[in-house]
Amino acid sequence: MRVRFAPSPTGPLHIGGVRTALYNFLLARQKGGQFILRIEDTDQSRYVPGAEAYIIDSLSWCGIEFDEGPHVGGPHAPYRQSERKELYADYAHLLVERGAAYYAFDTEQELEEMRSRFEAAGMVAPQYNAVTRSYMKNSLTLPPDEVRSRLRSEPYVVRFLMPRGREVRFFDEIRGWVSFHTRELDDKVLLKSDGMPTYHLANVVDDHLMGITHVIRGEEWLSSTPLHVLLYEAFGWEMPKFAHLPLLLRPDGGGKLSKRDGDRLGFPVFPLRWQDPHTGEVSLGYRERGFLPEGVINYLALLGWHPGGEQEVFTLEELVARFSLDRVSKAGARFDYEKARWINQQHLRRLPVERLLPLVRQLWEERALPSISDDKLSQLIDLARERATLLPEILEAVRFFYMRPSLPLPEALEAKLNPILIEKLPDFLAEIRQLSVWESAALEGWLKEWAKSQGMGVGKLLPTIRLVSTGQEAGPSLYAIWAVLGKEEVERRLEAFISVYGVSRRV
RNA sequence: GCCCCGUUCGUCUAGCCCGGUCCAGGACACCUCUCUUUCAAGGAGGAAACAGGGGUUCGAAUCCCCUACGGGGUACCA
Repeated sequence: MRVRFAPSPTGPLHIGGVRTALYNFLLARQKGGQFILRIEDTDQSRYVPGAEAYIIDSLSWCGIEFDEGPHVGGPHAPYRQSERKELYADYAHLLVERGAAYYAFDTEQELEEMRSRFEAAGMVAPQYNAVTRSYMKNSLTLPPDEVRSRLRSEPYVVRFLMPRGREVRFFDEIRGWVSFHTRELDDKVLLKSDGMPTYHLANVVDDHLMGITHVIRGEEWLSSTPLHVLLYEAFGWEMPKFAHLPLLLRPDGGGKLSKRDGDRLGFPVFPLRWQDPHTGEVSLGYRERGFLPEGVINYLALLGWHPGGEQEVFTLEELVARFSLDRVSKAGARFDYEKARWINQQHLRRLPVERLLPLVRQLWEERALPSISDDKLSQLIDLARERATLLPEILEAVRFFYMRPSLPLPEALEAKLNPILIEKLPDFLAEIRQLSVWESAALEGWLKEWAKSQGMGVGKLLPTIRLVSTGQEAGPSLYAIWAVLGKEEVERRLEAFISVYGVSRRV
């Protein structure tokens, strides 16, 4: 099996593209086949610098790597269509020789005129086809001499000669048999006047030359598949299998998700940060939001595909093992950001701390927080991950560690202090100084004992001690917090608190 | 407009191919309760859907037809 992902570098890759790449990748890995990246940059006017690197980087972040491509090479190089330009012209001329295509010399104005003329005559959407081509300037209507001289002196395109009265049927791996009648199809341009091929020609030629066995792409290509089928036929080449994936729909109104949706939707549509080279506009990606690649991939896999069982959290390896085209759904899927977050949370909780450590450390350093050992940071991650959905929330949850409570406390929090306990704080501190074991479970035991000795339930004093120790009213287990803070720091915070609230500020 | 594809809880979906086991299952989100020092997480429960209409059949979410709606395509863009 050989599959490919063939984006055009017209901007950042959005999550729909990532999903298409993912499905291809999953299948290739599962079947031990190859996964190829081909850059379809045949429209020089839409070329965006940096887009190709962005596509590779984004997929690589997701754990999706290619076996062949412009960045890694391969037996079918080059993998950029702009670098294969001459090739397509040869194949286009071959089709003309075989009578499956023809040359056309119409200018843009002439095409427009034709369309408005036929529209005025009552045709709804005039196409360059069996009926209209006889009115146009092409090698079918012009005398051979004129064609030859125009070919030498004028720009021209090569158009596919759409056969009349044929039913084109093909099998789609997801949808089953699909059929079109050639009467609905037009004479598509195969080779543009600048010598570049259109998608249709380049795609078919390259898929054949590169030995692609399965074409897995978005549903927006379903309508042009009959053309592709006819092209394979005209070349006399064996056709790959086709699978058209349901589209990712916008969560709000209608239409498919597009690059322009940016972060206007309230959630990222790009995997990585992207800065538009023309406008300078910056869009943040899933990575910057604090998603794990594991989470993004998992959610995307489930958008339009269902494994059958009840399991929803999968690693890449599990996805590779279980993915199959026949469990891909036919209807478009709306992106659900909340569910994406939930899936990410599940991964955040399951991944080994070592995997999270470098990611959190990077955030830690970006915020210029005080230096910390791997061991300490791992402890903090363990404390915080259970209450985080996105990576940066881990930092928020352990704020107590790098920020001492600011005293006096805000009034709203002061109101929650237990006045009886405040008075006993000096005694409490004195007892703590006597402690020799400083470890979560032991602290819990000791604290409960102490509460009992004071004739209080531990529930009566814990909220206050939490406030004293962290300045916050919610967070991880207080015993665990004490354990990571260390005895000295806890004593220090108690001292600070007592000095502010000890005598003068009765609450 | 025309062509193609689609349509199960708000969302992602199971079930559909091979009619009965489906007064339709799971998950996210929502609500209630529970656990708990707190916030989460966890546990228990709740509300929530077969687009509509015709057929076929003893019986249809499942098969057929029509309609409606949604999406895609209709470029010298991919």
